[in-house]
Amino acid sequence: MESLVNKYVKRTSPTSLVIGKGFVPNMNVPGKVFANSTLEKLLLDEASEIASGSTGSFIPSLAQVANVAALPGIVGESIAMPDVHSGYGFAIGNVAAFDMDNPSSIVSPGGVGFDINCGVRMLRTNLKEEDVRPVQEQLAQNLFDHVPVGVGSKSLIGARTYSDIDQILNYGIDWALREGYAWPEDKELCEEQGRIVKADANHVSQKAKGRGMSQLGTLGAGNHYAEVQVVDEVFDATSAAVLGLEKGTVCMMIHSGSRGLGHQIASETVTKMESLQEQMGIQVNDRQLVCARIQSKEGEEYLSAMNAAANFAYANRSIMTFLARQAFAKTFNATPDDLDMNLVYDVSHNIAKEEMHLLNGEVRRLLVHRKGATRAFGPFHPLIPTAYQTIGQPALVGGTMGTASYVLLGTDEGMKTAFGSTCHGAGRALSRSKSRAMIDSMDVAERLREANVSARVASSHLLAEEAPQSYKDVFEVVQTCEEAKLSRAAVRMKPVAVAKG
DNA sequence: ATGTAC
Repeated sequence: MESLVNKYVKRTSPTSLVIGKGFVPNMNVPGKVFANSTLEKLLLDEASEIASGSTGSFIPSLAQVANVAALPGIVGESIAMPDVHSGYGFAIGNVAAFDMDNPSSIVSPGGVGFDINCGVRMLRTNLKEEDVRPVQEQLAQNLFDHVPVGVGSKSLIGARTYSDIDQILNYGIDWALREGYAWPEDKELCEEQGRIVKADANHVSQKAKGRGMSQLGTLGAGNHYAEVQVVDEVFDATSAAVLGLEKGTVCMMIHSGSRGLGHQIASETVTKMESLQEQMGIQVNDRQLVCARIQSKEGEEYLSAMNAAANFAYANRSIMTFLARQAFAKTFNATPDDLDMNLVYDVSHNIAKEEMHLLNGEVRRLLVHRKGATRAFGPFHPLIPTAYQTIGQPALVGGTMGTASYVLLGTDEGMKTAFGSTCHGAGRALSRSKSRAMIDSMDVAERLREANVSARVASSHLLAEEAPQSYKDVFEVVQTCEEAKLSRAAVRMKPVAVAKG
């Protein structure tokens, strides 16, 4: 691996590396990794660790990005964001676009992720830091009490029947609006307006629907969280004003996705596509890159089930927004309306989308897989909300427990170099098992106290798994995106109170 | 990420 890296992986700018054809067999396009020298070192360490043979079937992210470049119908480059790390098939942080008018192009569930439409929603308030400090412990507790968290947590609210689930799968946020869980103005501030039209509940199994029924309006576990934050640095005052944010503004982020429902769809699709892979005649470098042609029955069915799961995730984040608004109302003895708890935005960072892009001077219809990557279209793109036309699409980037989060904004340059994409978070640096072995949960809890963060966590081993030391430095990631002009930073937030699985 | 395994 090391000699291959020396031969094929070259630095092309202070923020990018190219992975030349030949690094793995059958590459149709080169790979590109956005990384500064600090992040590059992490990637090379990961690659050399594999060479030492201690990690079983684990494939380092550089090789995963290259294997994706060998998939049929890929255009441009297989692109990795600065927070890239190894995932199932595709790396987490991989962006890959396939020409939808090329009959051999594929869609792969591993390019979307098991948590379909995992994403981040951000709300703001009219509260200031001094309002929240005296009550931050109560607020953390109220959030923890109102929003079901943890593995196997059950829904408090929402669907009662399979018919409800079908409507959620087909209508997304529009179901939540009709049922009174969302505010009308929330809709415009979600990517896709909170509802993907090409969704079909008929392509979602009863088993997946059953899992969704008991999990609607639940946060989940792992790196999912509901976090109260305070804006602590404004990089661009004009854009911040457009977003309704200023230094000291109290806001909150909800990071969650489609729960067991999306996971069930992904697992079933992987199994089905694996059994058909040979007869479909598609060669892949890694079993986990199992896929189907976009234009095949299997491809179309997966995309309509994936879109249905995306709609479930929009409804899920909407219900948790309802619950979080209630938690604030209780804490501050005011209505959510009094507190101006409006959406800033809602983004997806695990999805494949049909989009039009300019490629070599031609407009092309592409299926853009973004797995652990956020769409960040430049200013005046028609799919950006009216209010944000002048500033570009907001990309919401969550840090790790006790560290900063950011609102980034899409750029024209990112449209050209990354299909309008930027990073999604810090990106893991240590596996969960390594984190548990190396990091003491009590130590993490102590550090959170020192940082004046009130935390409520459903399971204690999560503290080690989700410790900042388990992740890359989000600052390096955001800085690299900025220097590479994939996005620019509008504001930074620090955490005040967090509820996690 | 995940009723963390068929």
